[in-house]
Amino acid sequence: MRRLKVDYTREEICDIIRSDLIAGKFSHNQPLREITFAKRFGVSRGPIRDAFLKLTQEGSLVYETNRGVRVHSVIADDERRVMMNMRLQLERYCMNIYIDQATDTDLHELELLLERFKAACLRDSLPGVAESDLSLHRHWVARASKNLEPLWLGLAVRISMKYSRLESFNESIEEHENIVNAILVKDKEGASEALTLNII
Amino acid sequence: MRRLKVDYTREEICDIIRSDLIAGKFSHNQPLREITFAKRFGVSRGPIRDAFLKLTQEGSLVYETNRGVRVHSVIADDERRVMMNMRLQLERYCMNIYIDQATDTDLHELELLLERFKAACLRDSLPGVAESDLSLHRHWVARASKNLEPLWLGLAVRISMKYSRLESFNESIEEHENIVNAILVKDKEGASEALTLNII
DNA sequence: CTGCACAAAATTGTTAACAATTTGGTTTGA
DNA sequence: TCAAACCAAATTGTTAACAATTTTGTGCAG
Repeated sequence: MRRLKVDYTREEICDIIRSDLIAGKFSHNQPLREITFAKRFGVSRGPIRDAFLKLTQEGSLVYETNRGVRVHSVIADDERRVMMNMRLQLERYCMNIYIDQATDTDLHELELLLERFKAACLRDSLPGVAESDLSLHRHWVARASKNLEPLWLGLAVRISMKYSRLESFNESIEEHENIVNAILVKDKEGASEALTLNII
Repeated sequence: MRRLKVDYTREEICDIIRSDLIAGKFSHNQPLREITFAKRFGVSRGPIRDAFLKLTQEGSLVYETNRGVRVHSVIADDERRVMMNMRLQLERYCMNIYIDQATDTDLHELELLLERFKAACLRDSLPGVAESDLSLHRHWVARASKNLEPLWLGLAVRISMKYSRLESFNESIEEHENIVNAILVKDKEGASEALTLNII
């Protein structure tokens, strides 16, 4: 349990719990208690409720009245397929926008995010890989559309939660390098293809 | 401002505000104040915050730190197109499941919802049409998958918010009748086509 | 030993008070 | 006149206490 800062914002709390969920730190259907997280982050239950509610809406937690939240159960394969298609559709659209609009600063940040991802893969750190993978994809989505970002986030988190445990990191590095390289030379077609291979 | 019941659950509060949003009772970018809704529903600010947060995550409200929420601005046409495609993909999948699994009770409820929708159209009541349209579609989505329902809801609400003001109700009745009739005879292909015509 | 009733503990739901921040208007000084 | 500083009002953020609900454990009757 990390407790680095004194004050967390609601957004930060939400992001931290989310990456723990993606990294598989909790088991499916495990209930999460407000008081536990309140102590961990050194805040009262209010902000924790907010974060839980947000993650519930995103789809990674399940909420039941008077019974709190629990980690979502494993998603069925056919639903997962539908969500992957939706995510792909959404992310391809965002990537095209990103390629058109990205500034040099953006592209520099993109390269940094790729390096961070590769480092996590080489360290063989599952939490690190999960988190940096999400950050990398989130980068071009967020730049392309603040409107679509929350929608994408819900899909991406939900999809990641099952298979994150058994990926081969090496081919994952190559897949992401292909995406980023295509973006850098503004090859929309290539980026789209590389993305498809990565997600499906 | 309706205030019928004494105690509202968070879910109910959320649903009521959502239908107001779809019905266009608030203007774009209008800020919504916690205290206003707290008084309206006769509760404290806590549950209202919860509802606001949920609607923010769904995408109909926008939240800014220390500045509260405001109604989302109009969505751009190309983003709207992407969302409509995603919604269509999702809803078609759900409809196939629904056709396979629906019980007689379900189908009876379906017909009731259609009647309610038609009545609202004939009354020419925009809030009524918006609400019953959403309820009708939500019916088959919710029955098909509790997992996908929140995702669908966010898409549907967001999409409805722009054009709900200028629809022709008559052709809308026919479109929905076509969908429901196809469902009743378990014609997946036909239902899918009718749905496509309705959404796009 | 099992099932039921009932109390105790744990947990979530709600509220009101207070703290921190933003907003709007007024004064002040050049 | 204009702009900066400042104060007051409005609003959101956080907390702790209490209420309501669910869960857990215990004793008792059969």
